[in-house]
Amino acid sequence: MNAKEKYLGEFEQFLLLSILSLGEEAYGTTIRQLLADKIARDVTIGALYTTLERLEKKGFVESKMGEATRERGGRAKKYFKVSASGEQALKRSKQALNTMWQDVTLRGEHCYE
Amino acid sequence: MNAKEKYLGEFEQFLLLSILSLGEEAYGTTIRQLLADKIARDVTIGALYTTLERLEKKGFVESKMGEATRERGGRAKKYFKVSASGEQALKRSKQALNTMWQDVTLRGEHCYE
DNA sequence: AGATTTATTCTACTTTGTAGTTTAAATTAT
DNA sequence: ATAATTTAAACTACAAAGTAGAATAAATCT
Repeated sequence: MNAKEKYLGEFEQFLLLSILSLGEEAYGTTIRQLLADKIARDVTIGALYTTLERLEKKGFVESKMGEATRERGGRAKKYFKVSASGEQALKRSKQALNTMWQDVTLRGEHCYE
Repeated sequence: MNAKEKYLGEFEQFLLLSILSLGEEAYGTTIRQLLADKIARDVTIGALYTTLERLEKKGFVESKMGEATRERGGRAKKYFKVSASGEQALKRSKQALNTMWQDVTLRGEHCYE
């Protein structure tokens, strides 16, 4: 089976969405921060990079090292962006989940009709 | 960390949704069939039961053996249903994903405004 | 040069996802 | 009554994804 046809894990989805959300400012620290802010998910930085690397190996994200900026200390940032096939994979995962939710209503939830 | 506070894997979500969707008729074979029909995901029966068992251990589903029916051969069915905490976990996962999608628009997709 | 800051890489382990084979319990045909 | 058939679950083993924590690197500042 082609890698492109596999589903993404949930954490992988979160990372892809974070990167898309952050645009030009997507790198380790900001991604981690966004996850903490938006969905209260605190992952260690190690967990993050491991998954990012796997996503890159599968071709779902691309990365490039940033220039050393003159305004601050610290190592260069590694910027990430979602590839076209990453977006496709994301879309597939979303659709599958939507389809599954379609005829399910949880107790205490409202029906949409 | 409490088990109830952890996120579900994506396949776990699919199983919970299948069970909810099937209502009184949720057991191994029908769940497998539903996954194949709805989202073209073909899992082996072994994969299915393994995950079902783990979900049960975590308290997200409950099971009971069905009566032997007089109308057909074959072993008794094991019926599954989603527990209250299973529903909660599902709701949390859905919300997290919704939040993450909120300010993301994929190429070629429509904005909702 | 040494301290500080910012950020990535490495290593190891746990949990989830997945397949394939085996076993079990019922009915049906001989 | 027993062997064949049907339906379905249990078991075993491995691959992939999720997670943590320490180590390392590359800048700037004093």
